Amino acid sequence: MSIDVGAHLKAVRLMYGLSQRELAKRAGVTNGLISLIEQNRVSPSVSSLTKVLAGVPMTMADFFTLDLAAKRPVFFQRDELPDLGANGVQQRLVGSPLPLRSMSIWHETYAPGADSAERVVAPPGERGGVIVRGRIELNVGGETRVLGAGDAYYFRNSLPHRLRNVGREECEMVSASAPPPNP
Amino acid sequence: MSIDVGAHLKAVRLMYGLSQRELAKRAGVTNGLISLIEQNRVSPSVSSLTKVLAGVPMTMADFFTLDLAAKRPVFFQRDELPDLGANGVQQRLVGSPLPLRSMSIWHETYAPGADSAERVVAPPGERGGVIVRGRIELNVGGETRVLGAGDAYYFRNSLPHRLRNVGREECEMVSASAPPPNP
DNA sequence: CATAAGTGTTGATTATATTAAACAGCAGGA
DNA sequence: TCCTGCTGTTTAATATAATCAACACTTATG
Repeated sequence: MSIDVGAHLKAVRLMYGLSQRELAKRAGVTNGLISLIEQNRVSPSVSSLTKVLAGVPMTMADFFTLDLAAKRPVFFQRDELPDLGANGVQQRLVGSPLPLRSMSIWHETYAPGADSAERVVAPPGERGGVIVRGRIELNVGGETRVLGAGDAYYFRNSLPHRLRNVGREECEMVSASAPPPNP
Repeated sequence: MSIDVGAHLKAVRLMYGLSQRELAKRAGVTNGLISLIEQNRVSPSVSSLTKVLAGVPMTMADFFTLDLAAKRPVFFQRDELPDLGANGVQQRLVGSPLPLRSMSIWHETYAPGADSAERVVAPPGERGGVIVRGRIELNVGGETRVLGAGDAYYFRNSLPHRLRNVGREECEMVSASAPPPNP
């Protein structure tokens, strides 16, 4: 039995917080093609899928090795969590990156000086979290606060927001994001 | 810089001693298509290439990881082994760093307090090893044991697992992991 | 309410993969 | 020599992938 190329591509794309048009632009294909592939209405050529994956980026080998159909485990240990962060932000996704999850939970670690400004995963929805260790500066919709261990936040993802570790120590937090109540 | 699909297909086909027509018949495609693919005059669709490979048989994942199977050395000196470890774990891979290999063998050294860092996407398969020196705490699927020199372990890679050196001395082990046996 | 920018989807057109069938070549045998 | 059966290749017809441009929808802004 062959893998579900469409579901895989969608999962991979959402893992990286990309829209169809963003990915299409990076990959040098049209957004319509990505839509059709994700719906399994076409079977892309190897060259096309290679181009598309290069926009993520991901190799064909990794793409076909990913096993999304595997039974989802219940318990997750720290080092099994995939790190999707960048720029000094370690951003570990709790659980497998299936698109059908009702929410995403993250275990994040911000190095001193780390800044989320560039790479915020911002699909429409809401987002909240609790600071576990260290301090972090959070700006939401123009309002800025510095939060410490035990503090928390919750806001709509559509608001412009930015997380910065302005201290000298790492900041660790657990956050979650969910799509709007009625999909 | 994608892999050479045509050359790969031809190599795989000849490895199994199949003619283009034999493979085509098994795969349910025409011999002409295989000829064109092998000459890189077309870029097959994912569905077509999947069908073709099913005639070998071979999975897409294996096909696209076949890349570095070129000239593989036989002997390795200690300092040649690439260290892929982190967090106090020295994890030296025996042999070339990528498939197509039937298994991976590791020479690992856990510093006191070291904690294993599993790969993000753990391929399905099995894993085992033998402790050579020191002691290590192994947790597999919620069950924890402390293993010493001469002890060993073996488990399915899909189970959550974690290795920690909870002692005061280094722990050295040799381990191996392999994909599930082909049907 | 109107506008703009964002999302994913879709129909018609164009480009390309795939088929079906014929081709040229090579080997061994009557 | 002409078979018979195999190899891989090629051409024209057809099926399908990929594009382009528009659509409907949501969210934010004036």
